[in-house]
Amino acid sequence: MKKPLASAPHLAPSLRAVPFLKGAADRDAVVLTNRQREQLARISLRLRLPARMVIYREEAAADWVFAVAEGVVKCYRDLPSGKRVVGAFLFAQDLFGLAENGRYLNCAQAITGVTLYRFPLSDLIVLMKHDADLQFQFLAKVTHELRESQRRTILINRRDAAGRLAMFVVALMHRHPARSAGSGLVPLPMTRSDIADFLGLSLESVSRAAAELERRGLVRFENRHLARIVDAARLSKLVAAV
Amino acid sequence: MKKPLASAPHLAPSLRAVPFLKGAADRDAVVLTNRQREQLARISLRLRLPARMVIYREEAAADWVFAVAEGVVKCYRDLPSGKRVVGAFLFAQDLFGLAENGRYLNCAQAITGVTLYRFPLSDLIVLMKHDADLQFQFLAKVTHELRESQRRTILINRRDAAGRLAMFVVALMHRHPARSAGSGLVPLPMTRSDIADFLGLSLESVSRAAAELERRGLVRFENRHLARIVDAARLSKLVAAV
DNA sequence: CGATGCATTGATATCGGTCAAAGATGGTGG
DNA sequence: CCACCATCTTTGACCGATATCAATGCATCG
Repeated sequence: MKKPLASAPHLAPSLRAVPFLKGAADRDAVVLTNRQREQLARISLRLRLPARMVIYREEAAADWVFAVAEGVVKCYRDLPSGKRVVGAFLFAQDLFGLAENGRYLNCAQAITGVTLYRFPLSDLIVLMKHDADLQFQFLAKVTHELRESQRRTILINRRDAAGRLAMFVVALMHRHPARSAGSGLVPLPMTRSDIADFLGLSLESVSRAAAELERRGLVRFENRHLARIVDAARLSKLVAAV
Repeated sequence: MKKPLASAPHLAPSLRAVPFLKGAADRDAVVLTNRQREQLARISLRLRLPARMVIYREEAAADWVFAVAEGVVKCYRDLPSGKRVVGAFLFAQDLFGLAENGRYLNCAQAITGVTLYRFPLSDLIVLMKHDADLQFQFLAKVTHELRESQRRTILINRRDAAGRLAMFVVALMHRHPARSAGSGLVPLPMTRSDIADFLGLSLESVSRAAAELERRGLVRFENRHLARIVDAARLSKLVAAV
C-alpha cells in the first residue's frame, strides 16, 4: 500500500445511508446514481455476524470500512484504567471503521446479530478519487459525523444523570422515527453498562436515572431493552434544559 | 443557491494546513500542488481582526469557511442554561466554519489578534467537485477532526480535574512542538474561563487543578498565559492514566 | 431448576459546583 | 509615572451529585 493510502482518510463511523440506500427520505440522505451504487456494490462483501462477535479490534490493520445493513454495532475503547468508553452505537445504514495511520482507533462489536457490508479501503479510495461527486457524499457524511460528535460532547458535559439519559433516549427515538412514532416505544438493544459507558456514567447511575425518569412520569422502562416515552413534552423540556 | 449547495458539507473546524501551508512537516500535512494553492488563493480573502472580535455567530448564514493564518480563535456555543461550551481552539493553519443546513453551529471569536483567510463556501465546493485530489485532502482533514473530537470526548469523561487539565496542557504542547521542545514552555493564550468551558469544569476547578499540578511538581504556571512543563515523564503518566 | 450475567437498590465517601471574598494583572487616562 | 478600574484569578467554606462498595433481585439459558 503506497503512502497516499497509508495516510488515507480512514472513513468515519455512521456515514448514514451511503450504500444500499432504500427509502432515504431523511434530510441527510445521500443521493447516489445507479452507477455509483453499482460500483460500491462491486467492491463490497456482505457479512452476517452473530451477537457479541468482535468485528475488529483497536490497533488492527484498518483495511476495511463497514456499513450496517441490519442490527446494532458498538464502537468502544478500553482505557488503561479499565474503564470503557463507548464511542458510538451504529444502526442500519451507518458506516464505521474510523482509523488513524492505517490502524483502527477502537473496537467494533456486534450487539445484536448483524448484517454488514465490508468495503476494502483501498478500493473505496480509488473510487472516490475517480468520482468527485461520490466523494462529496462521503465528505458530507463525515462532516455530519463531526457535528454529531460535537453534540455528544455537549451531552457529556451535562452533570445530571437523568438529563443525560433523557438525551440518550430521545436521540435513539429520532433514530427510529417510524417505530416510535405513535406508541412512543424506543428499543434499547444495548445493556445498561453500554449506556453507562456511552454517557460517561456508572451503570448504577444509569439505573438510578432511569428510575428517576419513571418516577417523574417522563419515560416508562417496559423492560431492559424497551422504553416508552410517556410525556414527550416534558421530556423534551428536560432535554433542552442543558 | 441550488440544492446541492444548500445541503453542502459545511466544512469542519481545524482542517489543518490546507491552504497556505508553509513548512508542513507534520504527519497530517496536506500535500497540495502549486496549481491547487493558486486556485485556493484565488477564491480567498485575507482578513485581519483584533482580539475579541466575533467572526461569526451561531445561526448566521454559513457562507464562508475560514483558515487561521496567525493568532488564536475559539469556537463556542452558549447553552440555554447560560453555560458556555468551547468546542475548539483554532491555531495557525486550522480551518473552521462548521455548519448545518446553511447555518453556523457555533460562534467563532478571536482570542488574540488574528489573520484569517476567508473562502466562499460555494466556490470551495465547486473547486472540490472539480478536483477530487483536493477534495480528498479535505476529506482527510475532516476525518482528522473527527478523531480529535472523539479524543476530546474521552478527555471530558475523566472525572478528575487535574487529569483533564494535564491532558489539555499536553495537547497544546503537541500543537507547538517547536516552541515547547526544549524549554517545556507552553503558551496558553486563552483565559481560565475558556479552558473551563472547554474542559467542562468550573473556572474555580481549573484554578485548583492548576494549583495541584504545581504542587505535584508536574507543571509550573509561570503566569496566566504561560505554562512550563516541569516533569514531562510524570505528567505523561498522569495523562495516560485515563 | 440452578447458574450466570445483568440490573436494581442502599450506604458512604469523594470530588467538583456554587457562593463569596480577596488578590493579581493589565490597560487607561490623568 | 502613577493611580485607578475592570477583568481575570485565586482561595475558602459548604453542599449536592455521582462513584464506589456491597448486597439483593431478576432473567435467560443451559
